[in-house]
Amino acid sequence: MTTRAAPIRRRATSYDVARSVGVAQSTVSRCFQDDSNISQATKDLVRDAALRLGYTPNALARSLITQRSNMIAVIVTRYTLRGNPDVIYAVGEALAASGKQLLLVPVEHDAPTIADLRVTLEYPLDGLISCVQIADIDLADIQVRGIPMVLFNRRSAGIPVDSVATRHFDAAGDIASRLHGAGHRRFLCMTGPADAPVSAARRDGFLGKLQELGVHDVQIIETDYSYDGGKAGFLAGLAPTALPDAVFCTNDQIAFGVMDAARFTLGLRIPDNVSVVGFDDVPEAGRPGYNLTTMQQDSVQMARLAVQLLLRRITAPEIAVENLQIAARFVARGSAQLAAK
Amino acid sequence: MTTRAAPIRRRATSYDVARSVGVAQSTVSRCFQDDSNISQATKDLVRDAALRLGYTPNALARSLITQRSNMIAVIVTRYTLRGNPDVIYAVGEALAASGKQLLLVPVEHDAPTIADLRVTLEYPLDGLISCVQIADIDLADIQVRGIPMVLFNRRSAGIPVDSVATRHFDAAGDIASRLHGAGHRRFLCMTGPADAPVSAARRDGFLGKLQELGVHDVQIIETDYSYDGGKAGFLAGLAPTALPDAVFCTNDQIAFGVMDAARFTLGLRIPDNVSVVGFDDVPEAGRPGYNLTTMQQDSVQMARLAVQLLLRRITAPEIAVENLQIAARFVARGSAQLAAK
DNA sequence: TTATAGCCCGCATTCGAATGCATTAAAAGC
DNA sequence: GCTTTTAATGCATTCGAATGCGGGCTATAA
Repeated sequence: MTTRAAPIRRRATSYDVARSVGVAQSTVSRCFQDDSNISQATKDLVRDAALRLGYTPNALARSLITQRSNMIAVIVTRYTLRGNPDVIYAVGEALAASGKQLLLVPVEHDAPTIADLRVTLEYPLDGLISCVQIADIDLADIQVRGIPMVLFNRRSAGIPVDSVATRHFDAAGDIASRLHGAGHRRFLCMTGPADAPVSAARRDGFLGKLQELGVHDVQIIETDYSYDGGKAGFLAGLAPTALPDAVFCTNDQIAFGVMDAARFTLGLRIPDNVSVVGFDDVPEAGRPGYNLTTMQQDSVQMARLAVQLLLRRITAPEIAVENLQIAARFVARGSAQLAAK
Repeated sequence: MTTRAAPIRRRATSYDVARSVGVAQSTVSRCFQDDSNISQATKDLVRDAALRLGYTPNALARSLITQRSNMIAVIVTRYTLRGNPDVIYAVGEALAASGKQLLLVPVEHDAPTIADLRVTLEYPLDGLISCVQIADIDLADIQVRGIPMVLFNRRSAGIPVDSVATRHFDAAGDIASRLHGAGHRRFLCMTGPADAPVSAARRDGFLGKLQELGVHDVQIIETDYSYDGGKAGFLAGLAPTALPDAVFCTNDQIAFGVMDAARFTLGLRIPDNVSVVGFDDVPEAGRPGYNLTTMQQDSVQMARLAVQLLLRRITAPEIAVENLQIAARFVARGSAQLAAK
């Protein structure tokens, strides 16, 4: 006896089901809704037939009439996925719990134009979460379309949009204070691309606090926010005359690159010869190989909050805009000298 | 002068545009298709009006009539995202290049039931890529619905489905040969969960080859496919009497955990006291902190192939099923003694 | 001038499900 | 037993765009 693949059948519609049990299409429709007036008897009958015919309501047709697609677009870059894979998972989980689908929109750079999103915006989205920077003019465009939106880890100065973000500026300032307090005076700041707002906020917070403390000449090296970038940038850009006391990296990946360059290429010891501090507290940071002193941002929690904000705005479009600011937590490990010298 | 938010307007439809220029709705529709017979004059007129009214074709309505949603579901677990974030990005990129949207479906375990996918399957998907295991009966169900499908890094024994997968079995056997050839005799195999088919294939390939070579008693420790799992599993499960010569881990994350446990907790030296080999060649493997000897699977390339297979099947449903087997490449680094003793 | 072809465009229908309103049947009230 | 209320179902329309077919208009040929 050979098993033969079942033939592909045309997808059954509510009409097919209706015909097969001798009721109206509207009756079938009502059997798949929770609150409708349907006798248990016909409900059983219809659902039974539906099962037999392999009928499933067509989400697209439903969306068309209900004006609700149940789709949430999430805009990310390659680095969002690499740096915070758990964020995407957490967002997906939270959305699924509310019956929403996650439309993942990968964009090349952390500042897409509206053209990059054109195809996606042709769908009547229920909402949108952006993990990348969007220009104010495009934010306005999206808002005019009536699409509820939440910004993740960034906010807009000009346009009122809900957002959830770490207190990058304050947290980076805190790092500056601690390093300065420990006696460090020659600083190096390793940043991501200048147009990446998260990195920029962290850099500005760090430099701002140092200014306050009277330190004005801080070397800055711009990288691409990656391990390789951090490593190469550190080796190439390092002023050969004077090694810095302390290096602040705007994310952990850069810090790992710097640490490996310092230890394995230059033969330095950390934190004896140089202190390194990162930002994010990704899992690797806590492992013995790096043992990185860093700032912890609870991105999974932030992801849940973002979804929560979005769902709230979908159901209540008129409520006041909220810009949640999440404090980061300093995690002292072994990569930086922090006791006063 | 205060800037005031533009009011939310109802989304313009093709009828709105038609009315505003005095043509029929069908004409508007044709102006947004490539091959239709429309004079350049009216096309310009209509597109101009569309721009003015903020009209965009409604992808949902279009899908309903064209029977093509342009949506591809990609099913992943938390570990897919963590271990291969670039895969998802590459898939998204390849799909976007073909005008498809990526519907990300996160599932809890690497063996979801059809019920976990119910909501997603209500959409008339153009196709589906599964990075998780799906039971044959459910695969059949999906095929009956006529949804083109590709399995990523796994295949089905019973159901003919396109797939792209690493030659896990052969590659793991290769590792076994090399370790055995170098004189190792006491082996430990650290695996992921038993129901994760990728891990199982790698384990079986490893054990199978050792059997051939006359090694029958290989210790096996099952973990959850993570760094922490590898570390804890190694420390807890290790036979206290005899340290293994060589440890094969079914992925790099486990290997990192094992290495850190061995070096930092047990004070062992790698590869002098014990050899460790991983699988995947994630970026961290090549960094000096681990310098892990491993098997490289080019998952980005595989992702592109998966999309290619899927698109091909969408346009030509009748062609023969293809099970692409991608050879892995052995990457000798410093975590394993490989010269014959 | 008339026949003929070709190009544009409009009309009407279609995709599949949801829903207001009308209708029928059953239950309750007197 | 007849009216009134209530519950269950059907009818018809709607969401927004795509498309086959037919008609009108222009251009070319006879």
